[in-house]
Amino acid sequence: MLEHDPSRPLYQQLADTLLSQITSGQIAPGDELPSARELERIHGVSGITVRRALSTLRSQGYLYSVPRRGTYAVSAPPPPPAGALRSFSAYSRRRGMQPSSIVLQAAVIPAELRVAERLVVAPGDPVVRLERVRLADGIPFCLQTAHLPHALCPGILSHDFATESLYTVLEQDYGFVIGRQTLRIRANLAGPREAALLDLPPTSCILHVESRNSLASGQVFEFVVIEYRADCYEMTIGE
Amino acid sequence: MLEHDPSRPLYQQLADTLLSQITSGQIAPGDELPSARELERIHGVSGITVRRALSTLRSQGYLYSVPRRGTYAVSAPPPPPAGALRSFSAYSRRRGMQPSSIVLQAAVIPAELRVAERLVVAPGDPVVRLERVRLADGIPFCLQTAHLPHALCPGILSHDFATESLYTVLEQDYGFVIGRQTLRIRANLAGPREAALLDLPPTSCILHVESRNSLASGQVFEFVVIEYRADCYEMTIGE
DNA sequence: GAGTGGTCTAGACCACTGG
DNA sequence: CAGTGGTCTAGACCACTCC
Repeated sequence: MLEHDPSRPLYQQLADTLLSQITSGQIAPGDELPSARELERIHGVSGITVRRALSTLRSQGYLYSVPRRGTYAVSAPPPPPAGALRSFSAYSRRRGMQPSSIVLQAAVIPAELRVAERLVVAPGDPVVRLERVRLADGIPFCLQTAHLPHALCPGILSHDFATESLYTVLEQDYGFVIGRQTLRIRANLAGPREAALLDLPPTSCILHVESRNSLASGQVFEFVVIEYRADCYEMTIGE
Repeated sequence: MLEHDPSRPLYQQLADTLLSQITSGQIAPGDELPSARELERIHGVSGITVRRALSTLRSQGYLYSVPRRGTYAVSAPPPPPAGALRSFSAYSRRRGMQPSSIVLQAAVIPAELRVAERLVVAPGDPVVRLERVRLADGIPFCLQTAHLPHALCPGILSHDFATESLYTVLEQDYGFVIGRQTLRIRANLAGPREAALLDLPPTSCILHVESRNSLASGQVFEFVVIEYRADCYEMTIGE
């Protein structure tokens, strides 16, 4: 029976409960879950709440449902979301290079329209803007601009992101559990600012990536734009 | 007022209606939508149906909601999701463009080393190589080179891929069930051959995508290289 | 105080599966 | 025929914004 903790929606609490039963092995891979009506009874919530929790876990790949048959835990839970974008630090270390950063801006500013839309906050809401040139073995590699709702990570700018990893801080200090990301990818010619910051000759190519990143709960926590030097980066997705 | 067409759920019909209002400009970018309760009244459906439709469009990036304020159309709607895995034909039709193709090569050839590795066949094994310029409304859009193990699709070259969709043939005639894909993405400057085929000026950018595609069973069935004109393509991953 | 999005309840019908 | 997932309704409360 779930307590009604007003701080978090019931359907999220139920999704968490079910997910922990799956990851702990209490519900084994391939197992059939209790029916929706049983879950209502077991947890003392209404049908729509159960369905919303199941729908969340389905969209994250932990469950699948067969109409008129039942709902099952998948046999192979999905891998954690893709690598290269997650942590630049981890990416470069895996290639045997030393990561470093130059912080161009680290500030709390009012959200401009485009950012507010992507972060699902109101325009003008306080947003952390963190703009960094990322280097590998001292060579400029990409220009990365992250935006996070300040309400989700108050006081985060007390960290020094020239040396610390944003994701490490978010996971360790703020308890974030990273979920899905949605990418938009383009190829651009480098503008003068990017060319200067990335130490590129004119008419160079840039791999332009925008990513909207969500927590496991579905809450959008970051909108980040990355401009990669095309001559030293290749993105891998899937695997 | 929506008819109750039993063939499709109400919330999908409502989402379609709203989406068409957005893409047609009837609801302009940045506009506020009618409130949830108004939408109930306008379309004669219940609140949960409205919310489900809005939730769908939100997760696809067409809308965002600010609690206690309202729901708004985003200022720049996202391109339709497109991964290389999806058929080019489907991609362009969804954008309201007429797809066509110029076949540069359609042949069974011995696998060269790089292709053999990706397809998990022995070098020299017979491989279908299908190289096409894909056009949307007559404008060159990308240069696509697909490789498939000939053993998986014997006789496939009897189809005319200037007009037919490779994926439609694979699914309908060979019973393929498409599974995962692994992508590698780069930004390149166009070489002289690509520039000529894609009708590009010199020093243009190319979005270079390699995709290794598997059946639901895990069997690798295709290795495809696509060179996109950067000025008319943007890739979306994740949804 | 009227209106908003977000959450939640208690119930209902449908088309279908499986014993 | 009992049970399932999928869909849908009519209503409710909350915390908050805008006027």
